[in-house]
Amino acid sequence: MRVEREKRTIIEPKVLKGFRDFLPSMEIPKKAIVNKLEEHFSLYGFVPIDTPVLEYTEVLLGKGGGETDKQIFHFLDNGERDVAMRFDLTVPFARFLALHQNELAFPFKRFHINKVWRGENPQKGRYREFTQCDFDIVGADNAEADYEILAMMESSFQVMGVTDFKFSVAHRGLFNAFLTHLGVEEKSTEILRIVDKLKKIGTDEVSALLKECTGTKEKAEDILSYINVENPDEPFLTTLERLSSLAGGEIEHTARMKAIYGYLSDAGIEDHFTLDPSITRGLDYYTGIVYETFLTELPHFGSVCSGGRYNDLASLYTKEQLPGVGSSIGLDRLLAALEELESPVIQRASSSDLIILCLDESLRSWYDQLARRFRSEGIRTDAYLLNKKMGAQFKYAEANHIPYGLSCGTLEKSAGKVTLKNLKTREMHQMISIEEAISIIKRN
RNA sequence: GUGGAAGUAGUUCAAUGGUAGAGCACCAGAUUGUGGUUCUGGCUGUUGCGGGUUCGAGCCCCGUCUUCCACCCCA
Repeated sequence: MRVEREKRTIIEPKVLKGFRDFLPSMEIPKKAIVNKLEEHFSLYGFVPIDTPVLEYTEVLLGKGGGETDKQIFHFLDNGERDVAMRFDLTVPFARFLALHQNELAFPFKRFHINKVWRGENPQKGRYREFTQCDFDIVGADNAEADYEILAMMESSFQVMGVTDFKFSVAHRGLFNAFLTHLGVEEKSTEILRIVDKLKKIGTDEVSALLKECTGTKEKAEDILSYINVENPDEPFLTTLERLSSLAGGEIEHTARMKAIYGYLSDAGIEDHFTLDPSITRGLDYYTGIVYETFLTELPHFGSVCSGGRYNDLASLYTKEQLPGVGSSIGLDRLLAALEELESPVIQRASSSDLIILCLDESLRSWYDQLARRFRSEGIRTDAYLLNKKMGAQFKYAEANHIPYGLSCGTLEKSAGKVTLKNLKTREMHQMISIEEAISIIKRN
């Protein structure tokens, strides 16, 4: 038997580049965050949907192709169909809308939390397989819908326990109006990409690239003056007025942004939002407001939550016009950032709230009854399964970050009491009632 | 996909081309109706993988994989 085992070839237990295993220390906080977000989205009346991992390649790539840009995983399936793995949740959602619009009530508000795949070169916070948390509103092209998405972004970060973040907001439509006013609208895609690099390569580099792109120094400077906020503390509405006049007194988009900002102010959350005209978003389907989210202490990680308004995304698949606005949280990037920040969101992850220690093997049945009682109170309770020394049991509890231990023997059983120990402070609550123990655990 | 840097025990790091080591962690034992100290013993490595040069390679050379960084793009 043993000889046979040693002879057998061992397959190297490797995983693909950019793909990862999740150990409990990461999967527990990830699951906890997902659960909180799902509950939170539901509070706003959003409903969950799901779509297939695989789609026809033509469905995901749209008309323009651009396969190399999207770095999509695609292949022929066993029936020779040209298939691809979804690289985001928005494009499959557009397909979903076109297919099911008769079965949906609009405005349709959905959320979708699942994995997506991109064949990019991985880096820290950038993976080939990662989870997106999308939430979108379709069928409402107004400031109220735009605001609701922004408000949900803000409250979602609060719910996740993330504190140091900033939302950078801009308006693609307003920027396009400005470019038209300048007479360079045919170069807009290229200009957007250059502008997007401002924070990374600096003003001088961007200026040089813009000059090259537009052909004149004046236009490059005009664009720079539009995107470059000299005064970072300039009030939102002042910046907006400035952009509006630069765009030739544009009215429609300015009014929309004003209305959105009004709602943010009324809700008292406007401080989290900055009007940053250098935010453009590379994706060309955006038509209105766009936004990115940066963690104050780790701006180089990139955006952890981005999105915007797209008023004709579904037009690839249907003649019906379905205006949408939405946002997507990059959960894996966010978790990587929180890990680097040694955030309590990750470090506090525990497998359970209470462990029932085994002092006396003959009391197993009673331990089980205690466990059932605590579980019925919604307390995650782990009954230690082995008959080991206390030291080993405490080590197990510590490794799993379990805050409380119940250490009970025949004394407690005959008295109808329990002894609860705070495993961190090592404080003992001896001979207390089960109800007292429950309230102590719940208080924490 | 292109360019650059790095890969040694679970982890942090050593080792002039000459027997691969240390701390922490881990496991076992002693003591204990209760683990942070102490003591004793122990384990962990095909030096990422595959070739080459050499009497001899963790070290030099080539390839490959992975990670990290930049480009690109983005969550």
